[in-house]
Amino acid sequence: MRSMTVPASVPARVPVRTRFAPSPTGYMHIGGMRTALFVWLWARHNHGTFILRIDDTDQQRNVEAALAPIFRAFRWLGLNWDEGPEVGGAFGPYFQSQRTHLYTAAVEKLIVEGKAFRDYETPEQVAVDRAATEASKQTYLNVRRSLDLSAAQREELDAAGRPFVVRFLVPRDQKVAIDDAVRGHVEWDGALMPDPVIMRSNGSVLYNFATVVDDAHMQITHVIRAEEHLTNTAVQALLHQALGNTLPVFAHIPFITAPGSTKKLSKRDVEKLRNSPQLKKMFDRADEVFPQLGLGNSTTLNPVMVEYYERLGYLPAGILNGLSRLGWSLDDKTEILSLDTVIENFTLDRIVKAPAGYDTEKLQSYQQHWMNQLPLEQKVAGCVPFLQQAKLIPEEVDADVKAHVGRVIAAMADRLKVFSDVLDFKEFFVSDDAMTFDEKAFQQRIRGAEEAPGLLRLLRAELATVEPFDASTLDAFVHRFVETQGIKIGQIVHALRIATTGRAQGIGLFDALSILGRDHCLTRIDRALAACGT
RNA sequence: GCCCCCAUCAUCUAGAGGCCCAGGAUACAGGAUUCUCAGUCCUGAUACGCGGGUUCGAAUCCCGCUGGGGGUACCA
Repeated sequence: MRSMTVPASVPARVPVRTRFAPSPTGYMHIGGMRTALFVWLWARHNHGTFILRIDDTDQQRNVEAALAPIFRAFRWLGLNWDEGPEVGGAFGPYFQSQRTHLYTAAVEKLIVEGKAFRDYETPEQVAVDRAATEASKQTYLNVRRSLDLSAAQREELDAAGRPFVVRFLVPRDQKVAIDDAVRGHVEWDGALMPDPVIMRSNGSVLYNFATVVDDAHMQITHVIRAEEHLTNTAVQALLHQALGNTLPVFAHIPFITAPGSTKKLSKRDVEKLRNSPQLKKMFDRADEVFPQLGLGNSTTLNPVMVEYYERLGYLPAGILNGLSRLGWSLDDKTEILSLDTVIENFTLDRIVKAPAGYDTEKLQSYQQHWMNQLPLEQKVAGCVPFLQQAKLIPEEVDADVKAHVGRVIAAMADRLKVFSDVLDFKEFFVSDDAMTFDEKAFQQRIRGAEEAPGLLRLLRAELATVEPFDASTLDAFVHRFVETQGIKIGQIVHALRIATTGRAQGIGLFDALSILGRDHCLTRIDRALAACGT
């Protein structure tokens, strides 16, 4: 065997060019987003170029609609692309469906040079060959019968309209090796590789081939993609060699697995894992929030989709922090990372080799951190659209409404983890009549608690005259009340909270009272007392 | 079947021969604080898959095993 090896990956050339090539599936996968982020990061770290290329060789009808969520996700997270759809660039078009002339030319070139051949084998024959090798525990290699055809025979077949595919002729006496930036040296034996089909009988080209042509044409320096493509790389490296291209640097990053699983996170998996402890929370939240926003439920938007997070009011900073830490780390301590910090420190050699489990709990904690960093005005700005969408505040937000929202959010403090959490505090946005009492809590602490209604009535009378009606005054007032009555604070505080807000837990009680204002508090207490039948 | 990849706490990870009877974070448990919840602050439990080497010394290097995963398409 000749031990000719494809030249090892070239050292990084100065102008780094990376690409992400999604297919228009109608949603942006969170795992794909993580891959895209790494690709983007490497370009930004090197002050290079990040290219978005649309892999639409499937020829779907509605590419545009299927693409919208993908662009939306990139824009939401702030991952801009330097070349690609809508922004153009010198190496376009950026839709593979519009690049067929490049592919056919490359196929022609390979055929002419004897590096690819028309294969007239019928699918049935191929299946028979395959079954035979499998039975003998051998690696399947296609039988190159079409190579023995004479020119005359070939003409005859063509005249008869016999369909053919084009196969790349794998040099079976050669080994292929790459020096993967995250995996190191990986090697395959050409003798064990079947000749891959590069062009279908209908004339369209296959992914593996289109990628090679495009990566070369677009002068991609670093092919960063998920691990599942590692095996493809053998063929692609050979193809690059045959086409006379410089081999890009490959970096195969681990894929992310479904929470509590060792398998690749896929849309279908998630449906199956709907009841896993971690994901159940995510699904339940979707079912709780999305209907209020008129966005369907967890069937329409689930946690594998980037849009799920956007629509729930996660922060790009939180998602980006979480995604960055999935298979990459800065050092042994730093967990909280801004995008700028990641850009500055992102290197391929710090990418972990093992698959990373998608940890939504940890994502949550990053999100929490970044939400807490936000100044009040930004929290308000983030929450307002959710309140509007849920029709809890008017379309026109005047200064009063804004101030009211501000007070609620300030009082919520770190109870606000994602913007849509504000919807859990409806009691501050609905009319006194529309507010609902939590039945269980009401029963336990008001109707069923002997002293409660009486105490509430007493307190209500005094509440009518407390001045000023602000949190600290109310705080002092209630404590005084407790003392005078000779009761424990717990005997009145719970009843008061439930009477005025309808719920057993929430923001600080005195904040709640002062935000609601005296009139609403009194009306609500009256409602509660009436509901006791006293 | 064949080819390839991977292997540290429940999870994300640090660790590139002595700094490690393994560090951080999340989650979990207990305690403190408070009107509830959330948070915060302490405290705690939990990991180098197994077996051989190499070495004065191995989580770190080598081999084997086991386990997990990916690819094996006229899918991407």
